[in-house]
Amino acid sequence: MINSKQILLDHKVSITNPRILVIEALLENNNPLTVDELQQKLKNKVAKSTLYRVLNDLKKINILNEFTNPENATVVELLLEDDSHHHHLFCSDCGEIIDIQMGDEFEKTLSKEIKRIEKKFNFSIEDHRLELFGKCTDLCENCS
Amino acid sequence: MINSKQILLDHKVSITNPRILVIEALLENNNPLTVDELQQKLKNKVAKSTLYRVLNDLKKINILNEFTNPENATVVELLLEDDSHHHHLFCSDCGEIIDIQMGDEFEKTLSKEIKRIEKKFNFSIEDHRLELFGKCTDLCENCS
DNA sequence: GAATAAATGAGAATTATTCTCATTTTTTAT
DNA sequence: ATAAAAAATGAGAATAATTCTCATTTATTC
Repeated sequence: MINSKQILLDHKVSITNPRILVIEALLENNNPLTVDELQQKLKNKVAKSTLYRVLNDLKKINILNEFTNPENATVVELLLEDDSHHHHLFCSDCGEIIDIQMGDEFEKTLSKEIKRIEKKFNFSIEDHRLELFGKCTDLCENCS
Repeated sequence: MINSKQILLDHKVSITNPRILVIEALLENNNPLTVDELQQKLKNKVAKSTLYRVLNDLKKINILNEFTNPENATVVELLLEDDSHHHHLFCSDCGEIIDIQMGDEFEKTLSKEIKRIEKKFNFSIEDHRLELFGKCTDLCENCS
């Protein structure tokens, strides 16, 4: 089990309660959370201003991935060393966001395309993101 | 040349000056614009509240694509019938956003992967988005 | 062209995020 | 372990992006 204090130690940032609480709230979820959901989970335990500050701290040490859901709300997830490259699947019914891995063939074909795009636009491409949008057809409490 | 009035007529929404101005500002650019950039282009000609309202109107009739850039600022672009499926390339130096087409092989491989993901997560996937991040190595005024 | 319906402009309200600063907690050096 | 120094926190003010309100203007309908 991953230790939140160790994560902070490893990145040479001081170990404080709000940081531990935020990291633990994020570790509890396998999938990304909106800032709002994260706030709920931490209700009363971490001040709003501190939450945003801690999220910025985690971004600075490169262990936080931040993006937006289709409603443009900010979403965050921890990126730990052992996490491998992944993408996201969004349900427009219940708002759930799921981490997905694409197969090797896909990533290989994408790499080839990226090389073509780099030449065509005279760009140096450093990263990419794939987002899939749909509806989960499971019986989840939000999806009737 | 595409006519902004015709676009509004085709979608059965009333033809007003602000709508025409917004559509024309968007048509002038081949690439997406942040709301801020769009506001600049329309300076004084359309009220801020109206600009947002018009953007929402265009979203309702499905001719506006809205997403965020890596700084989480809202970006918009017109999606006309003859536009084909495309993705986006972001420059982290100058902030430019470029529309890109991926090759058939890529889209085919992606379709296969999507089918696999749909089964695995019991999802029905309706859309996808690919974003590439990098730096343009051209001599542009913003990129030193 | 008059009556009706819809859209606009200006600014107030709301929401998400950042900032300020006095206080508390953590770290460092002893 | 303790005192001094440095860093982080909480509460709420400030800011920025977006939506809302409502009186006025513009477009559509008949």
